[in-house]
Amino acid sequence: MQNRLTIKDIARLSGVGKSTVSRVLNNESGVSQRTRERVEAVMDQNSFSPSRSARAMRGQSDKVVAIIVTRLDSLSENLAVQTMLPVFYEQGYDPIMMESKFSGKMVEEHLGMLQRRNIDGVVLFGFTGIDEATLGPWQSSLVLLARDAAGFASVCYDDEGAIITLMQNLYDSGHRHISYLGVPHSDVTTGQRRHDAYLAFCKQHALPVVASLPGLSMKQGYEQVASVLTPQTTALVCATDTLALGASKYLQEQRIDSLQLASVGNTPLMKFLHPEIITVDPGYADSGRQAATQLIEQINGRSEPRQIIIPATLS
Amino acid sequence: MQNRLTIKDIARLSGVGKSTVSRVLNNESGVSQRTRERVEAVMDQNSFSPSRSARAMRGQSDKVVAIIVTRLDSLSENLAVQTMLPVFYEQGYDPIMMESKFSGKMVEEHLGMLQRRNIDGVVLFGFTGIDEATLGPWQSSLVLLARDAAGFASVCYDDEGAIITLMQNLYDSGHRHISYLGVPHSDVTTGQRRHDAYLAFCKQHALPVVASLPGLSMKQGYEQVASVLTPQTTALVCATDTLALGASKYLQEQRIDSLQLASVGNTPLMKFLHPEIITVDPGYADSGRQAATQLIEQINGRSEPRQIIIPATLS
DNA sequence: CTGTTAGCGCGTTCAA
DNA sequence: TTGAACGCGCTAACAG
Repeated sequence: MQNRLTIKDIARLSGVGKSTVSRVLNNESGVSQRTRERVEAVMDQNSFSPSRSARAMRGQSDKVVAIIVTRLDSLSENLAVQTMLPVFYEQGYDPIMMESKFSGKMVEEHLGMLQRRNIDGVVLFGFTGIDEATLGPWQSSLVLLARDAAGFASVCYDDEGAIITLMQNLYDSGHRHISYLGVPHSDVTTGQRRHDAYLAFCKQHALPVVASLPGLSMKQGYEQVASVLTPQTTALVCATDTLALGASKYLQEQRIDSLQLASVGNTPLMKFLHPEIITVDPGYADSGRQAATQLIEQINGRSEPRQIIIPATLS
Repeated sequence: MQNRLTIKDIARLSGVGKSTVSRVLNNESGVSQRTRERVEAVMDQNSFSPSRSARAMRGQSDKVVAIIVTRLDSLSENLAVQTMLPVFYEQGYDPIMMESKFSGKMVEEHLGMLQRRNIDGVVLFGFTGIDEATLGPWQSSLVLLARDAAGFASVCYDDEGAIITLMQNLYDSGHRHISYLGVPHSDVTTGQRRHDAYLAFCKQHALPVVASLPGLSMKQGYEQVASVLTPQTTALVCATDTLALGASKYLQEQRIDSLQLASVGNTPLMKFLHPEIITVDPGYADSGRQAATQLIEQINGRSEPRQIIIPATLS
């Protein structure tokens, strides 16, 4: 790169001292209006921008954050990431991306890198198997997504509300035999909470319970859907849209089209392939925005870690 | 963060001068074996790692690269990104992600940010509408993916080879009426080159040409597939798996199952939903690895910009 | 082979 | 309200 100019140059060009330029740069008080304007003029006249590394070295922040997704090709996480990127850019933060692949060990490694790198903050997409102890040092500069943990900021989906919304909707349409395809309880949010909500609804309305919790892959939905179908079944609720995709494939192959499907998750792919499926949007887009905003506020010391719950909406 | 130690501390602790520590750090010659070992011992005894910002300021590189994808939720680009991340990590580079959304203007903005940020290099997923002029300053530190441009390093897919492979495969299975669903020529690679390959094959083997070039969305595949079906048609080649997904949905709805589908693209989603479709893998995974490797070599001055073509393989 | 010295671009005193 | 001087952690040029 060509030798860019420094605050020294700006100072010389506008006939002031370095520190005055520094003050203008950081919007500090104690500079006369006239001087400030003059310096600012020179600055954008030469489209000056201060060296990030130099500021970083002076203890200021580097303005870099990390986003650790479980998988780059997760449809839902993509939606969240898409909304947080603009927030970060706008505030001058560079987001670096990492993939955990649901491995606690990878998360540890990545966090290690980030710590050495002296990064400002992290958005971590949670999953079962994260050791909360390893997150310790990040308590004040980490936002957990889709999972919560004591003492950490988090943005969660309303698992219970999402399932209840679906169930109520089906119930109101006259369905009385609603099966459930979900995720094992080892996954607290997507697994246990959603399943519990299903069970609670069934109990409250005296509906028969027919459920299976195979996992969260399409393949598992495909293979296990048969096990929750009884002759009376008229509707099926899936804990995730991925499971629903797997289930539909099976139903399509078996030419079963009398079943009303419903699922949590509102990805474009799903909407296109199966518009007939009733879905609730857990608020992926919102969650990204909120997580980014919360993280920035924490970094700036304008907010304590807090837990945010995104409301689910029928879509 | 807590106050970490500096080379000065390491120097003191191991009883040498700062510059000796610096030399050891950078694997420079001119340090006796004994001294080197002693310093290294002290270093990892205190798990020392040098301040990146300080090195960056000293003209060294910051070790940050950017990956500009068209869309975060592109299935194919995801595959490529997944393989390049590990390469970057391994070499100590932090990859920051950006999304262009197929907008030349966004690319410009992003590159502007990156230039101010004094970044080391960029992997740019190409698309129609990128103004090559704006890429000028990056000539030596940019790798273009899925597109080529004179003077720039690029990693491209073998568009022609991919289509020919599919066509030949279908031809060998006895198909003589093969339709084509593709992308307009405004897109040079996915659009023109693949279509041209189809036309060439048809001409060479005296096959009838039935083609339409609606675009690259699923919806367009869904809506346009009917227009390329004749009573004689026994096979359909799609330029991308996204188009193929759209087409299959239509065919499924119409209960047409006598048609052999084939497409370029080998994403897991496709493999699961439609294993019956013949696909060629354009080498997404390879392309990511190669792009990352090439970029790093360029940054280190160990390679000139060069054009790499990834071979397509039947999968 | 090794230590000393001098900056890099910026923020932060401290006088003026 | 301003500027001069100093130091951050590191590399580079120069002595020894």
